[in-house]
Amino acid sequence: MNLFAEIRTTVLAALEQMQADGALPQGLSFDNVAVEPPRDAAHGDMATNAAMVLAKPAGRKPRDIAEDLAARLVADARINSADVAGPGFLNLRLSPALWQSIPAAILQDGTHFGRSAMGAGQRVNVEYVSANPTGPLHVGHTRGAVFGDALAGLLEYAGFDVTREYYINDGGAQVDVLARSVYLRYLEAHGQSVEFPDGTYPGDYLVPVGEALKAKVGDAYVGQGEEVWLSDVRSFATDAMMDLIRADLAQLGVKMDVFFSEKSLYGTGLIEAALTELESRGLIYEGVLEPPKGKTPEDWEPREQTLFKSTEHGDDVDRPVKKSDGSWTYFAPDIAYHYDKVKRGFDLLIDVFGADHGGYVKRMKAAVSALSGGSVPLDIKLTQLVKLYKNGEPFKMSKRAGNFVTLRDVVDQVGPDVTRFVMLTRKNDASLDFDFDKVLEQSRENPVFYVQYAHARVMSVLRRAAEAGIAADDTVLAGADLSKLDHEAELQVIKKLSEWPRLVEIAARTNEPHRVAFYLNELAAEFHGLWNRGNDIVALRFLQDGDAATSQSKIALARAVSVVISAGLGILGVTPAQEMR
RNA sequence: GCACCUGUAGCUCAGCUGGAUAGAGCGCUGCCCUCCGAAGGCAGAGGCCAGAGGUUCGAAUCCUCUCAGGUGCGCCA
Repeated sequence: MNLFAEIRTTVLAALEQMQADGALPQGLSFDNVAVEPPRDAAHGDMATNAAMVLAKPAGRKPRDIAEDLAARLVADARINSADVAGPGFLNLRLSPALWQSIPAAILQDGTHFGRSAMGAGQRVNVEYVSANPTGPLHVGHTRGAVFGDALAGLLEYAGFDVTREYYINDGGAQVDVLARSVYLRYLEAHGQSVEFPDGTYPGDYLVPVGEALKAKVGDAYVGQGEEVWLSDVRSFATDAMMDLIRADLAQLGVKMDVFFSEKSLYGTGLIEAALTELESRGLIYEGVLEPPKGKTPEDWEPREQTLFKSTEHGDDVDRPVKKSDGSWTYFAPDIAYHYDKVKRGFDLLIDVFGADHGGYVKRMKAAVSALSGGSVPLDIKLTQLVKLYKNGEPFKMSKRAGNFVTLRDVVDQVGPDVTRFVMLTRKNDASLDFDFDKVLEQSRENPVFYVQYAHARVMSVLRRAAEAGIAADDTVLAGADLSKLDHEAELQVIKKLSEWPRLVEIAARTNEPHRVAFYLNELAAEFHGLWNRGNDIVALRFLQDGDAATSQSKIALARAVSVVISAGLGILGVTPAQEMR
């Protein structure tokens, strides 16, 4: 139940009526007609810009259209008044009865209140994390994981059919490096003293992998050359790393639907097929790239390579798909992978990358645009850097990995719920300060606490209602006499609740789950405000001594707040608190 | 040199396919517990939305340029 959408429908109907009466010309587009909450609550409950956006095409003055429209809208029982203001805004005030129906609707729908049909069952593939299988996840991955997972949850809530996917980069040279590093740990497990040269992974997390390899193959690879062990150790090590990564993700509560292996693309003709597809569109050629200006690599020399004409699809320069020696660049399997996603029939693709992959956005979009003939949109969201602090000082140390802070370092200290919520208190393209102390602070300044506190307060009210013998399950509350909720402070909370379905659609349309986190903070603020008004005005307390009926109507409102908070936290993957301790 | 991101109150940040007098927290000033959890709330002060042009009924939002910070730039992934 999206009240704003309903009123917009009413406004559109009135506009069509005006057309029928000749007050507006035929053939107008109402696409830009919006019904929104006004910036200033003093202006009313909702505002529409209809008169202003239609004035020019209709050839009438905006205020005249607004007056006309107002006269028709007030005939609707749900609309108490419609006032023309400013350049042609129409400010609507809705009947209290309409507002009072909102908590009941929420209690009936539960956390489904706010679900939207806008996705219309379209299939969306959200690819996120996709960290190289060479070590544990670090903080940067953590933000990407949280963001991608919340986005996936948001889109599901908005009616999309979502697939959560992880692309395993197990086909490139970095897994050879991994294999050699594990081999060194394997030798170490056999009592040899080893050194880790530059370009290998010295982190402690490979120690158990080396031991596991020893347990599996004994001393079969000791003293042998790479040709004997590299291939086997590579897959052994990659499997071990993916187990590690899956465990890291599980700690955060992230569960992928699909793990897609880059290696699985090789030798199956998929890469060739993708390139053939591009070639058939005339987008593959042999050529020599210009050196990048201003920062030419030391060893630059012109070389002929097989190139993808990505400039035809919005990129700045064409991109190599084959190296000068004829082998694939990393980009080639990426193209094939996205080709596979297109062929799997997704209506929409979303990639979540770290900020350091910003340079690949245009070429990936170009590839998908070319491969799908422009029919499958690809949105790429970049998550910016996370700066860690502890006691106000930059924090860099890691126990496990040596040179970076891992997901586990973070989750072990603050827990998955706090990690997730805090990572969503910035929009994805702004960098994020994460202070280990502040995120655990129990104060207004900490949005995690503040939202959880509001939820816990509602739970406390329900417990006290039970102690007082007041029936307060959702069915009873939904049937309570909500016309008792007539105080301005109560209506204000209801109005914030009514924005939830609208917010879900905005957040889903823009692929911006952080909006959910900010909304929850605002809703919590409204609720805490009402709660404290109860200090001064006894009639605003949720529990009214000796008056079960009135108590139930008040509790219905509180419960509705907790339902929406639960729904919002559910999207973000955070568990609502039952009590604060 | 080029591309992408960022620039909004003293600080940290929101700001809805462009809408009315640009919002919140912290900090500052003054208030509110005999009362459902004060771990909270109310009120006040505080703005050249980096700068300059442009588009239009209307711009923090769209376009162009400039400045500042970050990230990246063939034969690594």
